[in-house]
Amino acid sequence: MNIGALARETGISAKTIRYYESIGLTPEPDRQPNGYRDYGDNDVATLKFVQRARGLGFSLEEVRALLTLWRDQGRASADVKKLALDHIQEIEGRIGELMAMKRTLEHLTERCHGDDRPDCPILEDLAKSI
Amino acid sequence: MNIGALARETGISAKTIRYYESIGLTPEPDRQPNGYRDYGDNDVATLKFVQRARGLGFSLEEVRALLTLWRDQGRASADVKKLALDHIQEIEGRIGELMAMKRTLEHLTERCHGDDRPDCPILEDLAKSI
DNA sequence: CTTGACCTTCCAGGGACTGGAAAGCTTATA
DNA sequence: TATAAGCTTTCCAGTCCCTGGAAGGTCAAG
Repeated sequence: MNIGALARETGISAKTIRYYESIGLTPEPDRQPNGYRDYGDNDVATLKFVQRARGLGFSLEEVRALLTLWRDQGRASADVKKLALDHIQEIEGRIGELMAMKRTLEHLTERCHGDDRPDCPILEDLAKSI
Repeated sequence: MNIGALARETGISAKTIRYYESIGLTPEPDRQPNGYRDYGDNDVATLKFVQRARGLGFSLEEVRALLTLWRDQGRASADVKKLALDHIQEIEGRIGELMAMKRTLEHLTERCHGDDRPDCPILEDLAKSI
């Protein structure tokens, strides 16, 4: 399987696949006699695993840790759970920040006429020296 | 006012202040005879404006646009409001993504024992080939 | 034999900083 | 007066996660 076929199979670009290999996230594949990378079903599975973990917002370093746990038959599920719970915490933090931003912006936009006059509570608020 | 004093005054690091100048976000300040940057109250106000806009999640390019509108006495408040409303939309989108991740992770972690046994629905889900 | 679609490597950029090196300036202290 | 501490200057590199592009090698079809 060439890298293009793997890319089509997984929906991850060939560029990204090579990038993951370059940082040691995914193993170096075999090479065909012409030097082309040669992938198999294992590689499809690994890449899809990475893709799903990324989709849940894990960083590449966290994905690396998850991959290691996945491959370790003797892992403790507690280790996986800890990673996931920590990640949930982080996500909650980010949601909280975004909600606060949203609330402030909503208050400001409600008070802004939004016409062709220059006075604008949004700019005033950004400029105010509290 | 040296850059260090400005940094203390605004809570923005000297590094970041120089960076903002380097990308043309903030104007080049005067220089003292010894070559040190020389800032005044205007610069404090501009930097605090930038800081607040960043705190609301605006990108540096959006901050640049907001600064331009702020300085333009003949601006239309509609232009500011549009920027803010677009930004709210973006924030809502990001919140939605994060909530979806969080929900999935919560379902998975609930089903994971989190002990020293290896079986783990989190890894199983990441690995499943759906 | 050429065309087009692959593949290879390497280098660079983006967004928003942050760290560090090497050098110059200023102020306080020994 | 020497020196050390604490500023400042510039520039280069790294972070994170790719993505784009250049320059070249390979392969199948027409």
